[in-house]
Amino acid sequence: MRPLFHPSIKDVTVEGILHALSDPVRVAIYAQIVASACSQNCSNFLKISEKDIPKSTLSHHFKILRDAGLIRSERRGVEMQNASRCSEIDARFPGLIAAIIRALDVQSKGRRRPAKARGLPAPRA
Amino acid sequence: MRPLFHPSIKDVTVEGILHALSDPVRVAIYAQIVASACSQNCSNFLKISEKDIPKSTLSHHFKILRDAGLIRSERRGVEMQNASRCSEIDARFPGLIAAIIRALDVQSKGRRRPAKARGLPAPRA
DNA sequence: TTCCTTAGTTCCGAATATATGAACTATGGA
DNA sequence: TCCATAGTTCATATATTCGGAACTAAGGAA
Repeated sequence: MRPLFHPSIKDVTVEGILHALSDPVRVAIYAQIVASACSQNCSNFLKISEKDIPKSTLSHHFKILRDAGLIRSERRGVEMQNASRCSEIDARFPGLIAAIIRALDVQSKGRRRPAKARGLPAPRA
Repeated sequence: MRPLFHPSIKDVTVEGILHALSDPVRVAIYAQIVASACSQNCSNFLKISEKDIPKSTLSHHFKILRDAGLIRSERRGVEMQNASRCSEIDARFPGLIAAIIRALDVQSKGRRRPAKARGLPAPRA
């Protein structure tokens, strides 16, 4: 199995990031990875949407997030550990990820009860 | 010809915005509309990319920007005037559009000489 | 070792989305 | 009325995405 590709941060594009996050399932996965302190394996997300996501589709979503430079995946034993590349992205495009996560939060609050804090890291500054 | 559809601001989604702006041509069009004080007609953008964009494709891109809630288009005589819905979007998702435009600016500066001002109209406000 | 289980990836065909030439519509002007 | 201009719509070729089936890689048990 060929090793996983991770783009250099300088090759990361805004369009690529926006494309990766323009899918509801992927943006939900990404938001959860960003929000959690520790790495997440892929199978944690089989039930992130209404209906179960087939694992081939999930694998495809993770590949797109990886190729966009949003996450870093490495095998840890039999699982894959997925961590966000937030700080790298933020160094290159300051505030971009935070603004998107905040917008998602606004959107989900509009749909549900107005949970005040949901375990998200505070926006820098 | 059926009248153009513009979503209510409350129906605008983050995913829709990100999808609309995940295409290099569309995001370039949108950035230019945001940057300009006055409305822009569609044909201004026939040459926004390396090669000329067919007008049916351009029409399609404008439709996607419209459907995402990013722009408002209205016929003025024989042309279409396209204006950004920036302030509405910003009221709903504060800072989102600004962060994306800033990221694009960082990206384009990285690709070219670091000219401080590049003839773009100053951001409003 | 060999076999089993778990976690993901890859392959490939089906479903969906995008791009574009051609035809059409709407408006303004000669 | 006829023409030119600016966009839209239609039809279809191309490209992406989805998802089942087969495959790969690692760990554990015996």
